[in-house]
Amino acid sequence: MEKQATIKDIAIALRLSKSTVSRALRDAHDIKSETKEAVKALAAQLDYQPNKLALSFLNKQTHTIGVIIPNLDYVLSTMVKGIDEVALEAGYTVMVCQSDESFGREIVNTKRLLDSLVDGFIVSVSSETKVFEHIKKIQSKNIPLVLFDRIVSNIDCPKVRLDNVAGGVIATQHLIDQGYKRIAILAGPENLNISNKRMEGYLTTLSENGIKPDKKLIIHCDFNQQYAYEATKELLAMKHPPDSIFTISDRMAIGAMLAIKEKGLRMPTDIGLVGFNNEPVTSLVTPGISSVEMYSYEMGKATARLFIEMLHSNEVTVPPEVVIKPKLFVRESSKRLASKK
Amino acid sequence: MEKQATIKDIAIALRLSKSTVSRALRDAHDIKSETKEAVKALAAQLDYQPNKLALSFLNKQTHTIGVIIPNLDYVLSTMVKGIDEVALEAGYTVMVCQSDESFGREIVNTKRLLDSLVDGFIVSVSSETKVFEHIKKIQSKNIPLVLFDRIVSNIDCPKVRLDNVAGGVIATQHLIDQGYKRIAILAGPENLNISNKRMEGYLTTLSENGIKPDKKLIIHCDFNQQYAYEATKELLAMKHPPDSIFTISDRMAIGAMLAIKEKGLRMPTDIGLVGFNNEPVTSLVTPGISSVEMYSYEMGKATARLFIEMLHSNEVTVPPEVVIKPKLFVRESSKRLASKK
DNA sequence: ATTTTTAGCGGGAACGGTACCGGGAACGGT
DNA sequence: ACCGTTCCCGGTACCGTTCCCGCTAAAAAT
Repeated sequence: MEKQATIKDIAIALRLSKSTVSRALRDAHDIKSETKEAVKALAAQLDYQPNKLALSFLNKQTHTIGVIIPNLDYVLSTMVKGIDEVALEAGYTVMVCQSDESFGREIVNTKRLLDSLVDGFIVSVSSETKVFEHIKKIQSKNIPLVLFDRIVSNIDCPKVRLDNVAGGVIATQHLIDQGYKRIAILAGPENLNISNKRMEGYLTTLSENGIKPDKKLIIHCDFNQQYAYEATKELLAMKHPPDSIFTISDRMAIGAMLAIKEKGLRMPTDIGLVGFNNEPVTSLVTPGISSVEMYSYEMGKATARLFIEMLHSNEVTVPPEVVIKPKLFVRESSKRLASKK
Repeated sequence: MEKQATIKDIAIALRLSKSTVSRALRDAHDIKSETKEAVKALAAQLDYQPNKLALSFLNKQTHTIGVIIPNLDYVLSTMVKGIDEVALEAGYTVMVCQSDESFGREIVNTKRLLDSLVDGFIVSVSSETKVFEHIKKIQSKNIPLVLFDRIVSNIDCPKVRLDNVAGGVIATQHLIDQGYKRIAILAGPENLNISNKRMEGYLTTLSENGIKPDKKLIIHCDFNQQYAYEATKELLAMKHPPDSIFTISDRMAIGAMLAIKEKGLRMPTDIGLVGFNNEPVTSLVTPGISSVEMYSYEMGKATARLFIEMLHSNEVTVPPEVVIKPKLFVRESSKRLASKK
């Protein structure tokens, strides 16, 4: 129990060579069944465990996946849970690093994981990230890479993402169907892909319904409850305030809700509200907030599966892109018409 | 970019020996400044990175911390964030494994991390875990171990925990101060330390205030919203129902709240409610739920700091136990008396 | 009876890096 | 002129495992 037994210890004790012991333990060729049994018996007795470090060193693989995420909020925790689940099954352990939405931290994390020699990367970029040299460095070393959720369009690799445009469409169409006409959107930072895609869905849906987008109703703010709260206050103070708001996250929806309540407005009568992510909190607040479900857990699992698949296939194939379809869960914050139940 | 440059490559190119190159790169003694410069220049040019795997293999340390947690809920995510923060600072990377509240998974995770040869463990046990052989195995190999949050009293190692008794006391005392007399408690599984400690605080506070505990008001149920909902329904259906409920988690408080609302009772007038963890959701629901803050982020950081300290000190010291003091945040669900503002 | 095969095992190299020891050269002091 | 020191560098071992090659002896084939 002091020192881990090694293959050498077994070899000496049994007057065999290291090679023979190694073969015996691996059920390899060229080994007499008696010797094999003897070796295995002693190995069990000494509680022999092969030294993973030596193996990793030899094979140049660590059976470890580096996961870089911007934070550990509800959505990403759930995704990590899915990743962890599949990875464990496949014999991999994950190293989770949070960039904390900071570009600098993301780079540090990448470096760290790179020289920890992880077998590959699963990355969701931070909202601050605008250049991608660190990501390209991963690729230039031929290390498998999968992007998920917050993907980057001009990086060529397998990706798992939500159909964010569709998410924007179903949320906006729902508000229109409920009779709302001046629909505002609380979007995220301007360079954030998922935000822009959801907004794209919002814009096209407006157009298709003959509504002309109003720039004053399009607000970019941080992915954050407080900012959303303040942005909503400003929206409601306008001369022609919106009659409904679509926020691209539930945390922002909560912020909007607080501002709406403070103003004394009622949902869904005076104003409609639709959020994104379908976090549990949306069904706990009063009124319940309609929200777009993005199936985080499944997305995490899909990501890990795609990653494992990528590791095991040596052929260079066209990078696939797994797209998850979102679904709207309607609650009181936007259900104005009794017709649609 | 095909192959990582090694120390040998530099040595050959410069007609030096591996040893010399190694010394030059490490600014070691016995090295002429010219050779040092030459080596460093070539190293930079070849983008030389020392092979961490070889180093780990040599030094028998991986600069990796194995973290085992029951899940990734709000509290534990926040703690992990704190751990990650401190670990990164100290040059360590964390491997997070979720046991998913399953004893079996916890054992698998332990094995995995053990033969990944992590430098140490930071563990919070699952609610299912009743025997601790896997934990003791870690100790028998002289691998540093810190327990946090869900600690185990009969394991002798450094621990970081909340003063759970105090948490139970301040919650219960608050309810008594607000004039509640029949106080129920929704506790967790019976073998869960944190649950029992919070209940201990509950019981002693009742006694000190001359209230005799009623067994019917003490409910053990899973750490789960749904169970809490059902347990509360049963409580409210009693002949002498409680006039207030203390739940040992906010998720359970939410479950209780739903049952209370369904019954048509009002908080805080008809019934009082206090939760635990002070999750953001407590201030978002209506009415806001009073809750005991446990400073998860600080707790995570404290845990990691204690762990690092432990790694760096070779002396065998008496295991310290860091105890975090909780604080009650009063909201509408229990603020019955105007006197206390 | 001689050659060829085959089973079973040992010896060494290799992976990338560091530590330790040793040794030559230059230099200083006596 | 001799010895001791210091400066620089090289050689080798080692970490634990696998892999490749080669060896021996017995079994099989000719």
